[in-house]
Amino acid sequence: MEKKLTESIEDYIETIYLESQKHGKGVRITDVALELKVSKASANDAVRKLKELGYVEHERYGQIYLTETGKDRAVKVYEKHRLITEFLVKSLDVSLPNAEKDACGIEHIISEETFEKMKAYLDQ
Amino acid sequence: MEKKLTESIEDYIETIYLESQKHGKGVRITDVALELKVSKASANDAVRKLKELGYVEHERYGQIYLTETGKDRAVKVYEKHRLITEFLVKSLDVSLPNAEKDACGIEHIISEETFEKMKAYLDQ
DNA sequence: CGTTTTGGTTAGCTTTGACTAATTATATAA
DNA sequence: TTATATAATTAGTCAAAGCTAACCAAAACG
Repeated sequence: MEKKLTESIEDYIETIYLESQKHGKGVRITDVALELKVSKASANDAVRKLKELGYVEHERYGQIYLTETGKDRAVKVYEKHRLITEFLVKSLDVSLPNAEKDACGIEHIISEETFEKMKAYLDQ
Repeated sequence: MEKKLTESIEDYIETIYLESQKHGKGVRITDVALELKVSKASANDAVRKLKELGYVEHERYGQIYLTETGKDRAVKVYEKHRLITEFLVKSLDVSLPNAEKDACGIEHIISEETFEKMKAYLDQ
């Protein structure tokens, strides 16, 4: 069983993943800070934690890269996010911005069962 | 617009409401602590905060009573909880324990739009 | 090539929400 | 009515997650 991450750390890893996809390269502290609307100091703290957890590589003043484990982890978080958003839009006709916003919170707390059932609903 | 409460405070007010309904009388620090599985010290802190916010009445060593405002607030939180649980059960066939658990997290973060649409779904 | 701008880091502080341990009240029972 | 048990409070600690301000490194420009 995977170690549970805090919500905050899940957000950071997800953001690093999305930014690296977007630009096809390593990500900077500043990108993360801007994207999550936190100070660079906070982004820096989080990256240090992610490094300790073995999810990213990062050296002083350098770019941030996800490790294999980190990427696996990020993809899972992001897929959850995507799927919940889709569920809210398709099943309830929630507007995309609100669906995104809600998914962003729900992704961290939902049970495996509910998640699987949303998946099943969308697979029909 | 109502002042936003923290998730933790919403849980406390909801618990006080449910316990007072269950026994038809004032609630004790110990009841709250047991129900939420926190220490009595934590329950005590929370009750102090709720008192400062004007949501409960409580004097040293005494019972806790919701004020009118407190009760209104608690009912809203609880209704949200109930409705989300029902939505998960009826729309996705999630088991009651998981639906309860998920609702407990979702109730604090969901947008007004999504909530209204769940309500509409259940009203059909 | 030196200076300015941008980016990153560090130190130290704040808040929230929990905890334990020790203490003080109240209630119950011998 | 005194002793014991239960309940509540207080003081002090901790971790998470943010912040600002000050400082240091690297890059870009003139």
